[in-house]
Amino acid sequence: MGRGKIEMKYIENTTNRQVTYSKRKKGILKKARELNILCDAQICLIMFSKTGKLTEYLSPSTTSLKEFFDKYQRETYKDLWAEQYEALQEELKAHEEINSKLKKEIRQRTGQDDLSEFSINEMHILEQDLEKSLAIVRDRKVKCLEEARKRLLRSVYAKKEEQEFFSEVPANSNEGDRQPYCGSSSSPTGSMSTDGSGSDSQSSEIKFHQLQWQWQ
Amino acid sequence: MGRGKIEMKYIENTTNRQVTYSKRKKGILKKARELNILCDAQICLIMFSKTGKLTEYLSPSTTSLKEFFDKYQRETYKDLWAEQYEALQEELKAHEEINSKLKKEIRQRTGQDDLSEFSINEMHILEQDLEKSLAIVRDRKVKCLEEARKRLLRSVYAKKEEQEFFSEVPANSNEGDRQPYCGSSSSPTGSMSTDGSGSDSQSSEIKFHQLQWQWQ
DNA sequence: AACTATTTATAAGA
DNA sequence: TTCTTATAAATAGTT
Repeated sequence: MGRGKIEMKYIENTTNRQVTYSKRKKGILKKARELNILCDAQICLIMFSKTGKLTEYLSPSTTSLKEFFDKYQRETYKDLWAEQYEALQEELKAHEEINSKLKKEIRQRTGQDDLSEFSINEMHILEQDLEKSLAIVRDRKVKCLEEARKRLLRSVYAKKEEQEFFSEVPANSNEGDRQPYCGSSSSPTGSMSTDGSGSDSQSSEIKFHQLQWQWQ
Repeated sequence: MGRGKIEMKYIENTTNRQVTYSKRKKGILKKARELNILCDAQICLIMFSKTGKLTEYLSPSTTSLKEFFDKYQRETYKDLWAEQYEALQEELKAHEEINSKLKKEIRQRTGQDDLSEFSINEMHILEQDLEKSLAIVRDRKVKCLEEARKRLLRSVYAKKEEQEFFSEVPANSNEGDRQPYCGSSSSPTGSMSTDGSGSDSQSSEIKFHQLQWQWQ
């Protein structure tokens, strides 16, 4: 549009280029304004001349640049976030599934769950598993008691030796066998309760309840 | 520019407005591209139609502006999404914790885990728990076997009655007691294996391994 | 910056 | 939506 058609390539002549930039910048700004008025479109137009001069247009309804950016962001980054979010949700779902399977497993092992969906064979196997577990625990308990006894004996001997020097500390000060731990590790973890109170069946009931809240 | 001059005001007619938006949008994009080529100007043009559809043009060399946008976006939207995201992550973490506790619980119950961190009292309680569970499973197994026997007897009687009419079907056609289910439900679910093969201790070992993959 | 011949954009119609 | 075309608008080159 002009006296002659121009080739669509960079204008080498500086003066010519600057004039063209000035004219066309004015033109595109007008176009932007018109598009906003005619169609109620929201427009953000930012231009930097080759020399770095900034010219911008923001459609009036676009209260602030921030608001405009927000809108832009929402459109562009929605998908990006949604993807991450969904991935996380799927992971969570998978965890929940494993969780419920584990809970069921425990319920079945502790006899809290209905076993009606088990075949006789499966029940037989479960019974054998429990027997095996029981044997392990019993064995371990016996060994633990023996160890505790040994430790107690060592302690008594040690006290006796001490008595030979100080004859003040009573020999049974470390008696009573209360809460002897079998290993060297710190405190019991896991869902097994840690209070270590009485060992009668009443206490066992309490343990059961303490365990239950965790998988309900 | 067109068949007639149009008044510079909002186009009420929707179709008309959409057509105009489409045409002028194309026009302004062309102008932006041309301005970039002719004068090496850096241009950012973002448009939202009235219906919210986004169209944008960023001149090729406009890397920094895009970076600016991206940075701005990240900053602004981080907060908005972070809340939801973090909540989800916490939930996930909680699940993972419960999960590992449950796994430990099962390992301890099945004797796979080291019990050295247990006190004698706690081992005693675990032993009692296991005894209790074993009693439940045994009781249930006995009941199940009885029921199966009853069903078998009923079946035999039914066959005998049939024989009186047809005397063809052998009375022991439903014998063998293979895989009788105790309840009316479909197939066993949960992590307990469902193949129901042999009930010797060898098979029990296989079950154990099948169970293990689930919590490792 | 103003002018103006031309090109370009586009409004209305098909 | 797209094409057509008459016409308005933009602008290249000139003054």
